[in-house]
Amino acid sequence: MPATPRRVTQRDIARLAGVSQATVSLVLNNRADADVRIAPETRDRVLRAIAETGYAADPVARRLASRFNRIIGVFTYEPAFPSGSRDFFHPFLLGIEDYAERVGCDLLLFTSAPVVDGRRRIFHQDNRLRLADGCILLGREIDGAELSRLNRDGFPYVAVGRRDDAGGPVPYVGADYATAVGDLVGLALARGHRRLAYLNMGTTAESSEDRRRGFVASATAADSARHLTTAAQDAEAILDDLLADRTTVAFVEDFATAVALELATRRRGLTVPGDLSILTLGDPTVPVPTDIAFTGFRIPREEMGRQSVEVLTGVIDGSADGVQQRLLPCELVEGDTLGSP
Amino acid sequence: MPATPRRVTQRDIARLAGVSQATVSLVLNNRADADVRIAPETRDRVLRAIAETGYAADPVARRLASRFNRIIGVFTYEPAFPSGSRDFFHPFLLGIEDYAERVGCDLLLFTSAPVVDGRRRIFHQDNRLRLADGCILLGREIDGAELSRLNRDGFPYVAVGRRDDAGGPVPYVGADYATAVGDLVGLALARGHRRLAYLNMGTTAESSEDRRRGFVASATAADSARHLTTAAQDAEAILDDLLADRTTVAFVEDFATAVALELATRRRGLTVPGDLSILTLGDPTVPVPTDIAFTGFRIPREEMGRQSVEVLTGVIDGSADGVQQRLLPCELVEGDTLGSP
DNA sequence: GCCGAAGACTAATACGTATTAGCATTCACG
DNA sequence: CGTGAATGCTAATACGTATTAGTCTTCGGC
Repeated sequence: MPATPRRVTQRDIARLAGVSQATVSLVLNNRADADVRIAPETRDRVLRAIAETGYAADPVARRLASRFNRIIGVFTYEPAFPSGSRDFFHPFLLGIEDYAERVGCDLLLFTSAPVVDGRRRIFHQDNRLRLADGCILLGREIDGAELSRLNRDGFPYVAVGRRDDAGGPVPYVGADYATAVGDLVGLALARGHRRLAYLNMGTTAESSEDRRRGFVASATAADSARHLTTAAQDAEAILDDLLADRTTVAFVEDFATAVALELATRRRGLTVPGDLSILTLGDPTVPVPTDIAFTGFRIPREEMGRQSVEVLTGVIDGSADGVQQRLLPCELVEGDTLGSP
Repeated sequence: MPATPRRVTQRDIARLAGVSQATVSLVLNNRADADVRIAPETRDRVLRAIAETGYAADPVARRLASRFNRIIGVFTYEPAFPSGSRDFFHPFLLGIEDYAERVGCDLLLFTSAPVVDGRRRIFHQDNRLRLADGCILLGREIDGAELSRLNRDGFPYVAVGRRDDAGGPVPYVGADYATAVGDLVGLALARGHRRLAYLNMGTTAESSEDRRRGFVASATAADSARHLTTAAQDAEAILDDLLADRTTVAFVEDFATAVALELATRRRGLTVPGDLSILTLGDPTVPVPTDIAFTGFRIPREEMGRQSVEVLTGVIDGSADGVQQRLLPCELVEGDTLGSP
């Protein structure tokens, strides 16, 4: 058995059909410009030879010669198929795959990117980004320096989730957290709540920032709108604090914290939303077992995935004009955890 | 702003360092063979130029020139991130990603493959398989004709799950269903069961075949070992049949059927495993809500994914000798659904 | 019968890298 | 000081495709 039977090339087809390699290429690409014509019988001969041999163009050579690959890179700062946050990331990938399939692109997962300091790096020794025509960045926190580098290099990319400027505006498809949180605040005010508390996770990611901004912008009307940082605090302590301040509704950034808080409230013989309303600000990022139907909103993750591919293809083929930044609306979810004070 | 600032190439580096393009390539590849030497100072000059410009080799050109890409293709007959069977496929992908990362390979998902007759096709118009060095095939049913074609083309591939020959032996990493089912039969016999029934789904996939084979091989000792095809039958009818035959233990191929059967049994006022033992033969392929801890076995999916990459890389670089076929043992799960008759 | 214009192709080259044969130059040694 | 070997590098070419400039036929029209 020969090690590698050498693949069929255009040259082989050309020889079989008695034409030049260039002709084969022209036939394959269906070129019919004014200055390029192929006689129907010649075309047929070539096509027949192709069918006989089962020839398939080498996508690599094609990419080198022309400009594009029809490969979309997907860079995930965490593993793409994580066990922990898989339920959170999954919808993005689903949307990405869906749209990629629709536009006939393959997806390249940069699993080769090495992990340094607990995080994958886009740029490293043997950078392979250019294998793809462009790249989708997926991840809770994205390194600003790497974004800058992408901008400088002029490499087409799109971030999933809003990002601050990094050596220039960053193309993104994000969720409009500010508006969503603002709407929730409006809802709470309409129900008569006046003492609101915002429980943040203490991270500086843009997604957190946007939520906080939305809260602040809409909550100024309330008698009391407070910020608490909950990271590393236990639910009991948080609850004490809320009750002491006569808070009637808590906006909880971290889903797991919301679950813990609800549990703590019940354990103390109080009810949700009777004694305290609890609102969540997006889907859980790590699996948290709960039967509670929280009032809050849903991040349009699948649609974000889809549109990120759409935006990226636009950037790649240059059909997109200007900086591409989209914020998609979140869907409000009426659960059982918002009552009246 | 220039549309595309033209990427930095080895030629640019060469000019900067005052050497030839070939030298740059040699430095980059750290070549230090007997007949290739670069003076340390030259090497330094080149490396400095590379650092200055932020040069990164174009993987496409590299692939064209040399042999390999460090790209592993993943062909899923269903969408890679399915909503329905995601929980079933996920572990395979997890293992694949894990091992790919370890060996520094990227993963290419062939989302561009068009769906014909409700199933994706590997071979089609604009075949892009060759972008990858080799390919992992994932899917419940894989088209034999396409496997034959892969064999004929000599394209490196591995199937996840055992496959019958297709124009030659098929490299695979599968689960040893026959042994696992055989062990379950042994367990049932040891507990005193003598009237066993095997409920199959009516599919012809190899994975189903193997399970049946395992049952038949080990169940011949029993007084009564029957086969029933359950596809399109409701659980009530199946239960009637089992009870009429005084069956004491049912081996159920399809997880959902097992759940339905258990429910039907309880509804009739009988108990599992008191009146009927129910054994499952692998993890659910579609999400089925149930709290029952079935006795059965677990498919080593993550490990199958990992080893499929391992096998594939061996096939690609030629270090694997002979046909690569592996069957991994399944882990028996002692649940609550096997009793004594 | 000559000219211009289609028409149907091919030769040549580019894409960016890897590899190999081979060319200078220096060096060791008898 | 002449010879062979070692050293350090470059020229040339291959990889398979896409594109463009250009060549060689026809053929219509006058």
